Amino acid sequence: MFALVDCNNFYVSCERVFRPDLEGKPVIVLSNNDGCIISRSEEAKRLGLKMAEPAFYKKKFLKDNNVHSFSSNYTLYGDMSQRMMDTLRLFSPEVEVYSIDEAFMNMEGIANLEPYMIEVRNTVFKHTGMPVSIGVGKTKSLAKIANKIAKKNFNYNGLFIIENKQQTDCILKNTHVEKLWGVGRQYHKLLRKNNIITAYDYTKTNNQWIKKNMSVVGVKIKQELQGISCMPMKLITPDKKAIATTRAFGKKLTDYTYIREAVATYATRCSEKLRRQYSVANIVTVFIHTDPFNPKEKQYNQSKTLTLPIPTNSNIELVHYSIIGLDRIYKRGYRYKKAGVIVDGLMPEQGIQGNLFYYKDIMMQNNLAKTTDLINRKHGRDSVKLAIMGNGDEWKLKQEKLSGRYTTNWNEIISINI
DNA sequence: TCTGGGGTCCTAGGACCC
DNA sequence: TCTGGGGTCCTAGGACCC
Repeated sequence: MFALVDCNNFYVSCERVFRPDLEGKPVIVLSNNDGCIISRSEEAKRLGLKMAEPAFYKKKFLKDNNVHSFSSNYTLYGDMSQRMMDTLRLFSPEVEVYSIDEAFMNMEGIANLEPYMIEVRNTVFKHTGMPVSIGVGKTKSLAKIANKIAKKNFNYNGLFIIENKQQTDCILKNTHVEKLWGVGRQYHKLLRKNNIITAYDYTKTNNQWIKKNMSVVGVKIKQELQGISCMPMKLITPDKKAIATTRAFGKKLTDYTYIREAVATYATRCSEKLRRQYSVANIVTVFIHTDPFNPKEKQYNQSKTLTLPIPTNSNIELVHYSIIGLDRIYKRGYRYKKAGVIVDGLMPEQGIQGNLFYYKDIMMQNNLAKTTDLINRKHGRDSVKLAIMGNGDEWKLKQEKLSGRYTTNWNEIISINI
């Protein structure tokens, strides 16, 4: 049996741990730049606030209904996530961290699942203050469905176990295909057109048809729904194959200098992420674009991909080539809204193939980057950085409602007045 | 004024090999 | 009149996930 443990309204729940006064009140968390609503408390959902809705559409509504909003605080959420996952590992030797707020657990060998899972739920709450829902089933896909049932029906107390075949069929008949894990908008459209409405209908659909229209992924989904497990636990997190740092600016930019600052900063972040997993990149892509939501404005959207002479994770190299890319695509006269740097062709840093005609001293650059990493870890991000990154005053994210990094920064640790 | 960010997997088709 | 067979590797694009 597989269990899927999923934190309810994860970002909002993280914020509430440190703001217990907000319990029972409508709370939302906003995307970067305080743009869209990306997490909602139950109370906020009941008010009719939608996922991914732009917050500025609802400014007055939020105020009138006393909705408390936060900027997203990924430092806090990442740390809370880790605490949750550490707790889950006390209950099963096989835990797969599926996303920041979700994990699969292999429950093989547990005789009495119900009391055991209740204990999991209670312990996570005791250790972290986070409420979770748990779904259990014979396969990951069934555990996913069970989890949704647990979450939707409050009288189940956050736990639902799909026990047998008969119960499975009944649930599949009451589950619409678009709710299935692996069925998105396009597949939903296709299935509806072919009169496949419920998950049960889907399990009765011909394998050849599924394979032809939805690839082997679709066939696997069908088998999983029938209780045949074909998505094994992924116990080690594989190295990333691509890494991106892309952001909308706090305000629109026209000036090349500021865009260059942002691109240099994003390239630096990519190099930091590369070094964290001991990888080097072979290819770097830079893109910039104007505001696609404003049709009245002149639009421009361009990217440039460069192959590096030698795979690297040096900030100096990546910034250098990112800016070469930027220079090829930047055009004056547009109001830019967003830029990004993507590194690709990743490989382990031990395995770099040298280049006879490339003269720069790679070792020296690597040592330099590792040293600045140490300094920055100790004294804070960007204590030592390249001057070309600027200070970000013109383009930094809008984060007007940012909470503290309560669990990762001594200066922001919570204080209690008695 | 204001609309997120970061990934994975699969397939078809082209280029190439012997 | 007639022109093989069997592969691999890479990439772009489309689907999906949170």
